[in-house]
Amino acid sequence: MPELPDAVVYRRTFADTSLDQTVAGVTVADPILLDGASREGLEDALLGRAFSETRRHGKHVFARYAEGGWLALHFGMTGRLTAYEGEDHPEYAYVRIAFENGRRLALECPRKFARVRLVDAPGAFVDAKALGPDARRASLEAVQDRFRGRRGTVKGALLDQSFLAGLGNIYADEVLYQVSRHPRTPVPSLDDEDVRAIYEAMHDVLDAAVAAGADPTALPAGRFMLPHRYDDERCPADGRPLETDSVSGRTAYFCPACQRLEG
DNA sequence: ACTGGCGCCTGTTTGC
DNA sequence: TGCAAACAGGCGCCAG
Repeated sequence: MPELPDAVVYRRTFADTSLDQTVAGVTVADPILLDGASREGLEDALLGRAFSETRRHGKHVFARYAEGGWLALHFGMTGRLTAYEGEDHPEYAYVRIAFENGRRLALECPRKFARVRLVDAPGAFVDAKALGPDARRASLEAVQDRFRGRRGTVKGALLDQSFLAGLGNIYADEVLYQVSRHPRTPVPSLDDEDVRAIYEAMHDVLDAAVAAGADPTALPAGRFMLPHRYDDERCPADGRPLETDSVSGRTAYFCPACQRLEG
């Protein structure tokens, strides 16, 4: 599930559960989720420490456990962070952290695409990964500037994490629905005012998604396309069937009548 | 610089 | 009903 709104929710879950609580146990049920760290390395870093601060950039969540030491979480396609108590952990909880107060955090990921890393600092990690500015925090001017130097399709741009960090397949589709633009719209055909509309729609969609608890089916169905993608597959504005097309390697949903390709 | 295809993984849905 | 294929809210790598 995990795009920017999910990462917002998971950062809150992490902070609400863990801050200032001593780590009493670290369990790695499948080390494939670890990138650049070992079971022992993760345990040695965290055991007896406490997280003091959390941050988010795009789809990544960070938690500081020491001076110059941060845990970095990425959720892949099926990852999620769950707080629980007791010995019974969720089924696909491949990485688990237990705290002295009995609270526990589980990184679940049935498809095992989530990744756990130890990094020096969030900013250094973002630079090393060449991530673009966070989609919710970038200024209008910065976004317009980036669009000016870009070719290809608008959906390809919105999905590119080095262009803007945070949007994934479904929220990119929703942003383009909100601005009545076909996902294959060439970026060079967009002017600064078009990009302003995209910028404002991006904030509108992301804010609404966060308010909906990062559940796309919980967005207001009268105004947003995503609830219909999982329901009647019809455009909420005109009732026409939504179409799909493969754009930048992902399935795009759009309304062929409302979303124009040119002009 | 950007696109398309593949692989990574596995659970769920779809189609014969 | 049974089984295989397709698909999936991501991303890194490759070739063109």
